[in-house]
Amino acid sequence: MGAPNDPVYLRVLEHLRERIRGGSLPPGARVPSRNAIIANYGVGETAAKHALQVLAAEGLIEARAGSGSYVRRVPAPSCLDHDRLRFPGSPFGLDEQAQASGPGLARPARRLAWEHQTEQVLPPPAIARRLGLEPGVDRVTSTRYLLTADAEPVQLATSYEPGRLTGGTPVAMPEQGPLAGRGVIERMAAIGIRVDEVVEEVSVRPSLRAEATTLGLPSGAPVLLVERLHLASGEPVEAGEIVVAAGRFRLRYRFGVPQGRQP
Amino acid sequence: MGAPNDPVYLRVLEHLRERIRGGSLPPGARVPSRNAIIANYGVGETAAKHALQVLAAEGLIEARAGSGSYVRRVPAPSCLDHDRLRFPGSPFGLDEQAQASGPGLARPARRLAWEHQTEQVLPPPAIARRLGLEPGVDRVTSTRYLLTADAEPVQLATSYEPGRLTGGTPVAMPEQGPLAGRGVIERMAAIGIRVDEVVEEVSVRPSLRAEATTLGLPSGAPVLLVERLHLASGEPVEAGEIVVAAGRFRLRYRFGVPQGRQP
DNA sequence: TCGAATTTGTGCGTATGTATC
DNA sequence: GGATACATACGCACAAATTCG
Repeated sequence: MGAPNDPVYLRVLEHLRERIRGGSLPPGARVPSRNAIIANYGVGETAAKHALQVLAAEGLIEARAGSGSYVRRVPAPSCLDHDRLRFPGSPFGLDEQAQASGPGLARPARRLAWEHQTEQVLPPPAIARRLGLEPGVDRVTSTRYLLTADAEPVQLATSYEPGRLTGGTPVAMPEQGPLAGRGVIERMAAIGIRVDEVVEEVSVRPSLRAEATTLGLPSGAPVLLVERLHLASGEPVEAGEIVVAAGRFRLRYRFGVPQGRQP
Repeated sequence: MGAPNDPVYLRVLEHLRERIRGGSLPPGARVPSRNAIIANYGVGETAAKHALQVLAAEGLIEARAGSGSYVRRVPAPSCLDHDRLRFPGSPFGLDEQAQASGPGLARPARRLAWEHQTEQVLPPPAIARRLGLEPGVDRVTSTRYLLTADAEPVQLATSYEPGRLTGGTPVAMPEQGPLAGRGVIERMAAIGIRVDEVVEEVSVRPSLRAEATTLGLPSGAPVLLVERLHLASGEPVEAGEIVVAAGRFRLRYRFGVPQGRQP
């Protein structure tokens, strides 16, 4: 490993990466400083700088000016749980699970809180297309949510429902009325719409400036994007976008297996 | 936007980002070169270099030495489809869907091929823990898969099954015998094990060197990692790891909603 | 076919500002 | 206040790949 022809900074980068993965540099540990790298590896300042920069961009270390660079604490002890077995109609199909998977790591449950804000708007073109609406004509009920755990921002979500479906009904405002906070499926059922299919697409992209600010991330850090669609008889009745910091969380999907299908 | 106190390179970076997002620099277009940026924005070489570097790290542009930097073509036209409605027992719960979502974009289906390789090994500690095995003692059947589409590497997967369960049975080798390629659930059913639950955890991390090489990615580019577990009556019977390039694919999950649960 | 110009990748040194300890 | 460390910034140099006359 480490061909002699490799760029100098790669030698440093990969050695540090291995030490982090292997545990020789445990989470929270201080990574060698720029000057230490220059001395220890016999490289120039540029190479040392570049190696640390890349590690930071990858989310493996966190640099604090004046102090040093530190190995990021475990990438994802937190799990956003999508459990269709237990919560077929949960608000966003994503619930935080406080328990850690490792033994003896059970942390106290965190205090969760939702902020939300609903308005009637013309949907962005991408949403209009997903909902099968005419762009620039049909209006939607848009609700923006911010989930915080212990006052720390965790999850950003936006839900869009065609005004044509819920307008004038008791469930027009997702977070008001008798079914506030009960989730799309229950609310739709209350007005006679049977949601029978949910599709979620998971992708990764660099965070937008606004998202990074709201979630307390460095601008451009990767986020997990879940684009969700609720369908009733093939007709889209709700579209949602969920954004979480990719480095801090993982998504857990859980399925039951229908029995009696294999002959 | 663009506070006068902002770092110089951020001005360049954000201007280019906006032009890319806004379409003024469409996919495939050439991004201004280092020298062009120096001239147009009146900044130094370092700032120009840094801005391009960050855009490349975010996956928005692709730099070709000697030629220039170009806006990356659409981030994720390809969809790895996990469709529990239609394929409850598909080999990896992930099937490629050739059709694009946009209208008129139906591309010809791609030729898919699996390579695989099975061996008996002591599992890595993380896998042993997930399977509830004693580390360093119990052996597993490990099968490595590489999925290619039109000879282009797409998906890397590793499956682990406790030797204790399948050893000596007709389905000990996943890709041999009567049920080759039929998936975990069917194969387990053949030896009397009823898989009744599947858990998948989705996370993002920088690619390891080996993965990057196999998948044809720049080292450290983000990958989507799916850690899967098949369970029978709460007992883990198979663990799998699936790795795909985060920038090139998205995962699609599809669920049916059980009816008659809302009173 | 060759060579010149361009562009990125990598590398060096140096300097200033600012946060932390 | 002083030492340390990172962030940003300038400039210069060379190698390798690409493009094009």
